[in-house]
Amino acid sequence: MEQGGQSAAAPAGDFPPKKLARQLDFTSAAYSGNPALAAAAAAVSRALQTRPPQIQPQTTIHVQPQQQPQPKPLPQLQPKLQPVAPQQNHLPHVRPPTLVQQHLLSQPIARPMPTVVAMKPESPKPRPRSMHEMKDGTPTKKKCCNCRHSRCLKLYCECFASGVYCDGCNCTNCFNNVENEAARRDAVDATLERNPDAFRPKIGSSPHGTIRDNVPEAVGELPLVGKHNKGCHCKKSGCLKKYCECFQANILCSENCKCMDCKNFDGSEERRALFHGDQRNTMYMQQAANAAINGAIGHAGLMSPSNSRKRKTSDLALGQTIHRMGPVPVVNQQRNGMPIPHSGPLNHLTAAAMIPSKVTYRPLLSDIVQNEDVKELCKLLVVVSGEAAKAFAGRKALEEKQSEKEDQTESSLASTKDNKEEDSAIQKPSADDRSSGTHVDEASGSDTVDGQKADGRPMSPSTLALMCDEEDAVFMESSRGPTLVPPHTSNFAFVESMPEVYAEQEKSVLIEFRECLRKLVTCGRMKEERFATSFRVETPSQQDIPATNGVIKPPAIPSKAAQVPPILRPTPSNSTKLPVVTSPLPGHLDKKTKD
DNA sequence: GAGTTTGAAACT
DNA sequence: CAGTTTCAAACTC
Ligand SMILES: [Zn+2]
Ligand SMILES: [Zn+2]
Ligand SMILES: [Zn+2]
Ligand SMILES: [Zn+2]
Ligand SMILES: [Zn+2]
Ligand SMILES: [Zn+2]
Repeated sequence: MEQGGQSAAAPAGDFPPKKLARQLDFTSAAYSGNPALAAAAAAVSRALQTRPPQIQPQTTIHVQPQQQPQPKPLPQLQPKLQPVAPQQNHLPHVRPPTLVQQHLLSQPIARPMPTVVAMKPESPKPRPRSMHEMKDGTPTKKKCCNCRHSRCLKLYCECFASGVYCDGCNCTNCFNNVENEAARRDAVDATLERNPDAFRPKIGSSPHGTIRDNVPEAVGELPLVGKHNKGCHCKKSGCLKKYCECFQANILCSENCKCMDCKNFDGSEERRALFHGDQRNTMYMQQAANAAINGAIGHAGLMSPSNSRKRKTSDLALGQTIHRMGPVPVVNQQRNGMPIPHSGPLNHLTAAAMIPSKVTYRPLLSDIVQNEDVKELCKLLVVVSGEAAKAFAGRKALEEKQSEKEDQTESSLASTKDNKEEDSAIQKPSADDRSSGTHVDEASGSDTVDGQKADGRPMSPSTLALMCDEEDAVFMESSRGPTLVPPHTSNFAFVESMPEVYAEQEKSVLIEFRECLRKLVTCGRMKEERFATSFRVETPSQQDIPATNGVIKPPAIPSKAAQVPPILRPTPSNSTKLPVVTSPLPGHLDKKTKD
């Protein structure tokens, strides 16, 4: 939420790097006696909970005004209702209502807490003095609109559009206030006349709609749900900037959009690149966006960034490009033309989280799993895999120490090497980004066709699968030619003669992964729970611990939770968020994984 | 902070 | 409805 952060000029992505709160321990029994495992597990554990309990979107998402055949609420129908003076939010709450529906248009609602409206519409609250500066230094910029020529009586004005009075805005000649209620009302009427839906939310609920079953896939679902009712009409932003309403709302462009050269669709590499920037580095992301927009990534990068700007003119001159209209869903495929085996759900989990736009809709777990976490997870799994191999080798050695020699030597050798590598990988997180990526690259790309790494390290199919995603992450690996060996080939050969070791490894990896998923689910549940409870428990004194970087953070209820308007409260039908709670993994896993 | 770019909203 | 203008935010420098 800080995101909404009216924070002044901060361009996208000001994320107070809050440190997490509670820890899910991955360090359970399993790792006892194994430092490597424990370490990796800890890392993952840490990573998984790094995300602050951000509240927000879920709350708003359940609103689906237009879906309902409900008669449109004529604002003027309730003459008695008085507008509530907008109050300043203490917290950098998301720009509340912009895209959120408001049933009571005619009366602006209090900015932060439409709550009041919901409860006592007739009594305009004088708006409790709420904000000054947050003690934690957050200036809480009271920045709202800066209108100058619209008198804040047109939809140009965000305040007006949101159905709130201006308060603390920088607008000039503002009529969007109690004093000018009459004028404001007229304006509302006029606006409605122009467009009856003017004050209704622009973002409809997910097209995917009913998420009934515990379909595992549902979890990782598209990062973004909902769609813009009218769609955007972007021409030059590639829908990857906040100029685009879709992007701003953190949703994908839909068939409603009439944008040109849209890059805001699922599977868009440009978009993915953007997200891979990993919120910590704003610059990076912006660059990614720019690059994406001018085709540096998507195409051959023919155009240098410097060109992009002057393009305006030249574009007309030689811009014979046939612009695609609307989002073009692209078949998943790698640069080298190989179909991505499966872009795991984990990848998607991370995507929705970044945009600090005014109103965002994101799934419960969106803040929990991040790119880093995925990497950590991969590391962990690799370690687990190695461990399994080692164990297997050891066991086998014991069983038949005298008979075989070739097999034994091979596997043991492999395992040792494996281990060594894992360790170093874990201890060198700094370079992990690239190193792991390149590693993988080598592994699958160079001269290895059988899943055997150049240096002799064997990779199980599961590992390969896992690594595939990571490889994908290293999008800048441009230099690498199309020489990559199609994975299926190697995988296939693999399966054919897959030694028992691999089975063992796979088993371990899957088990571990399942564990992680469970933790994740638990995490989500807790978050959800906190959510629900936080509405009952009013925490008057919100002490925002800046959370330097330590793991301070008691299980306390996030102060912000209290701010979420009841009407937006997450519906009890919470279950939709985590469909898979009960059976995180498909049964086939269980077939052998018992011990 | 000033200046530019952008696409929705308003207008014709 | 399409084309143009107006507007304030997003973005850049
Ligand atoms: Zn305004
Ligand atoms: Zn305002
Ligand atoms: Zn105003
Ligand atoms: Zn767009
Ligand atoms: Zn769009
Ligand atoms: Zn688009």
